[in-house]
Amino acid sequence: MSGWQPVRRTRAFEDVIAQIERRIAGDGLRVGDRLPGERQLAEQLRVSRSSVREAMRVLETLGVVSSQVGRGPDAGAFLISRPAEALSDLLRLHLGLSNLSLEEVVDARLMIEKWSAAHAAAHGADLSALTAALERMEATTTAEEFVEHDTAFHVAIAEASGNRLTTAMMLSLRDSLRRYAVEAVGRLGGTAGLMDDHRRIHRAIATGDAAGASAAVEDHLRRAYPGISRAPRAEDDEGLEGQQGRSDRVG
Amino acid sequence: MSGWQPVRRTRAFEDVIAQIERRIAGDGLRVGDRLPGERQLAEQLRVSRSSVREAMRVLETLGVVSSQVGRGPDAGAFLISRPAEALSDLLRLHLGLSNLSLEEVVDARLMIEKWSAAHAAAHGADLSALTAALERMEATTTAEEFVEHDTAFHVAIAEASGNRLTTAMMLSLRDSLRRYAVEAVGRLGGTAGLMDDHRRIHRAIATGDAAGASAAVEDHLRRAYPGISRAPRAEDDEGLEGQQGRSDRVG
DNA sequence: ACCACAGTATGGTCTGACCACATTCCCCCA
DNA sequence: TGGGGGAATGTGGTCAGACCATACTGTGGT
Repeated sequence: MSGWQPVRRTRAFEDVIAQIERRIAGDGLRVGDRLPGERQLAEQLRVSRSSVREAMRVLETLGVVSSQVGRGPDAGAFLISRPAEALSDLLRLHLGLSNLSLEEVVDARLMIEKWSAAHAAAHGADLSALTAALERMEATTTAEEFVEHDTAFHVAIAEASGNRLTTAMMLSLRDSLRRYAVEAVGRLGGTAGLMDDHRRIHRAIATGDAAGASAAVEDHLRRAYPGISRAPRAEDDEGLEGQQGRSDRVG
Repeated sequence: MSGWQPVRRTRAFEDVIAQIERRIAGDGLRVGDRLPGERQLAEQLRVSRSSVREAMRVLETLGVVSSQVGRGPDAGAFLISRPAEALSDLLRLHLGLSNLSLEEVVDARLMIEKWSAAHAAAHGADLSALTAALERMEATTTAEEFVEHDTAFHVAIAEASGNRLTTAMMLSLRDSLRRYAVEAVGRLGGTAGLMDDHRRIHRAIATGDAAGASAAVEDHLRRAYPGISRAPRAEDDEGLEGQQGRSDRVG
């Protein structure tokens, strides 16, 4: 793994990607539009179908293309926009490689969820989805069920922030941590405390209290994932910041 | 037997990815380790080399594998960890598709850079890279050159925050906005104001003033990208109440 | 020692074939 | 006339095999 030279000549499939990208920018292709078939694309770009297919795999991985087999208006490759799925795959693999620690992921999620809650509170967006998720959450009995609606609650907050990019990031981060979420409910011995947290978050957002919403989300996540991260907090912290080391990481 | 479900039977290359992923998790493969050759992998997994190659393209796109041609210790496919490149590709394409607005990207970047600066200030990390970038920036003459060292400055902040995930996000966001950065320098008619911003950021981080660093970054980015986003109106949108308040206003 | 060249393993590319699937077409029968 | 059902078609998915470009490795000659 010593120094790789920057002399990499472009591979055929990279050329295909660049051409398609150019077409998106130039011809104004939009989500839902259809791309030429693999064989046709290969002929147009003077490459083999294999190279076209490799390019399609890349674009599919990046969440901008989806392919359907068969025939008819629904078959073929279409432009889509699914950044969240792509991000999830990315995070999952890098977590598996242990190149990103759980702490880093949880920290990033804390950052995004606090930001989302603050913005949601400030925008005064529609909170019906938020309220609905809260009510459903109260009616659950199993941890899995609770986590499901808990996710819906947090997703609703992210969407209320009005930023699709941070929403996608949040979705994928949460997805990466799902297996730890159920575990957290078990560790806490119940959902009572978490429900209180959620009501507090909801109240803060509903009243437009950005700082309160942000703080409530932080408290909530720190309850669910104890032992994470030292925040740059200032005086609003009692100083019991003595992060007693990483807690267990059940698998 | 009839367990095969609904619409999508797994494709061969997806199987290959899953196998490799399992190998990473199970056999404890690490960054720098080498994967079997494409032909060997194809034989092991009973699929064609094409399918293996499509899987490699996906893993390459996600920034976890890198392939080198030729022969010897440096040839073949290796596990790497380059989440930032993958994120950049992802953002670039989605921006091109107009499914993410410039405002959303700038907002996300604002969130991350403020967070990074606050954490860098709180951690008291090594600031030599930061200082060096600042000095080099002062010596530049062209906009392009300035932007280059400006990037180094902000990257140094992100790395000082100690979180590789947020650093990768910041890198890719910045990468997506590079073309707007040079333009911004021209619009401002010079780099004097930006330099002041940088010095203020540097000072805040060096003195451990998390709130000040966060505020300084916000002022800086709002100067560079005017007309973006309404912030949540709260004196505390990062959960950090100013240790010494937001001292100086922009000067 | 050194250099030149053949050997070889690697990814990159291409060709052409066949399969699975889903729609569309069209003929035959009721 | 209407409907049913099989054939035709077009799509991605997969495969096998070949060849190329590259870059190390080994060998032999100087």
